[in-house]
Amino acid sequence: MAKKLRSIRGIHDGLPDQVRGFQHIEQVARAVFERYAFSEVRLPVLEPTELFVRSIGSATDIVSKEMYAFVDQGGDHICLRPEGTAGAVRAYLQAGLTRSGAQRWYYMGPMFRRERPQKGRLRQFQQIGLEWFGVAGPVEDVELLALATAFLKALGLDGLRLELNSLGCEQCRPAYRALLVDFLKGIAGDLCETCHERMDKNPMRVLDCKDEHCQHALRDAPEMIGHLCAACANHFERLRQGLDALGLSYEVNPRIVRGLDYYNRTAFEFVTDRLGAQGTVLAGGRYDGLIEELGGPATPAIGFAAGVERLAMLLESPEPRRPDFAVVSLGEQALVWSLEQADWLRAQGFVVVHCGGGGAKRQFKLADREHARYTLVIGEEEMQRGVFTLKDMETGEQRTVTGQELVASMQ
RNA sequence: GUGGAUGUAGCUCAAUGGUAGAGCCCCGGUUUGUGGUACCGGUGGUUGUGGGUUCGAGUCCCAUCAUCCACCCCA
Repeated sequence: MAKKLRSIRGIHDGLPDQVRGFQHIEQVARAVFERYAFSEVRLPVLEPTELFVRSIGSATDIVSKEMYAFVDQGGDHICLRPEGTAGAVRAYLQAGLTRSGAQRWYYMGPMFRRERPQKGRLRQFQQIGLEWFGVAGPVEDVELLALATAFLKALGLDGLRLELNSLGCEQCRPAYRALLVDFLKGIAGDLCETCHERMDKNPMRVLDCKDEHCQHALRDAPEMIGHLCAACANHFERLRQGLDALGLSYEVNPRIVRGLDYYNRTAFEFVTDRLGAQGTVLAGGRYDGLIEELGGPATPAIGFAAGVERLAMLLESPEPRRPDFAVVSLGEQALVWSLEQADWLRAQGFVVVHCGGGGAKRQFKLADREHARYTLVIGEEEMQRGVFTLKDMETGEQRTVTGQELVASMQ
């Protein structure tokens, strides 16, 4: 390369070793989600900018400074999606499904946020998301958490902590918020600079501050949990009963706050302490107001998103599949026939690499490097007799076989 | 957006301000029908980039870009 061409900052290439891990996660997700009768949807990566302004909230960091938004050649304001829920709701409304009963959707694909990269945080990252439209819970909340748990368990992830909270609703949150702001004003002198900013933008975030002084000052802060309206309190209580009944362990964390404006009531995070500062691996909650907010009828809904790269960091990437056979072709005369034999074996379902002809030593080296289980030597002698020389690469044993014998012995 | 650490061969890393090196990998040979071991040889670098200081800069200074980590925020 004359000049260094690099991918954009925070946007990484998925190379084979890593992608095998992604594929495994996706495969497990599909299997588990389908068992709960969810269906995959494929949604646009490009959406109108306004969609996110109206759903996530214009004051959030995501919308105010992290979106890849631009005006296209036709003058339209479009952006790369920073998350999946808003687009899913848009699609649900656009397809006219509001009177078709509950919809169970999942999707996987890239999201884009222009943040400063760090461990577990990229500018283009992949999410596996799931949305359940038209269900008010709390039964469905329980089922969704059971599904999420089943997914993570199927991946072999243990040691994840489920943290649960209720964010209240339109009825009870405003009063609580006012109460909290009053409290915060009283202790403002003890709060850090960023907390002062949070007091205006999103006061509930103050509760989540990592600063020790702030946490000390906040020890008597009012919590949403203690100020839920009767309906929200009942919802939360029945959710907890359901989780207990299914034996799903969790801890109530009154400080977890979902970052996006549209969440209400149930909020949850599956977190690990193995990923540094970005320990949230799967998170979501209820967003009963969003569909109406985007122009549809009042429709309750709940969903979550999981970070694929974060999950992958917690798992071993699977080993590549070893070729069953490496074909070593000796002599110009046998080359074409050896290629035909390689294809014939592939048609039988075997993984076959052809070593390209040329020197025997070179080809055996390739076969070794590919970690092929067997090498098939195909030279002029074999071609005339219609057989292969089969070499076991571990024992070094060699014998002559016909194609039929070979296929039979591999069953 | 803020702060810290780090940028030398494809990879992992050396080089008191004085000729840019090693190991691994890759290619070839010792063996023109036999790999993993061994030996021999070879390819490969404007030291991230651009300035500055100096007789002389991989080394010191400034800027910039990128990576990593943390803040912020979030999956």
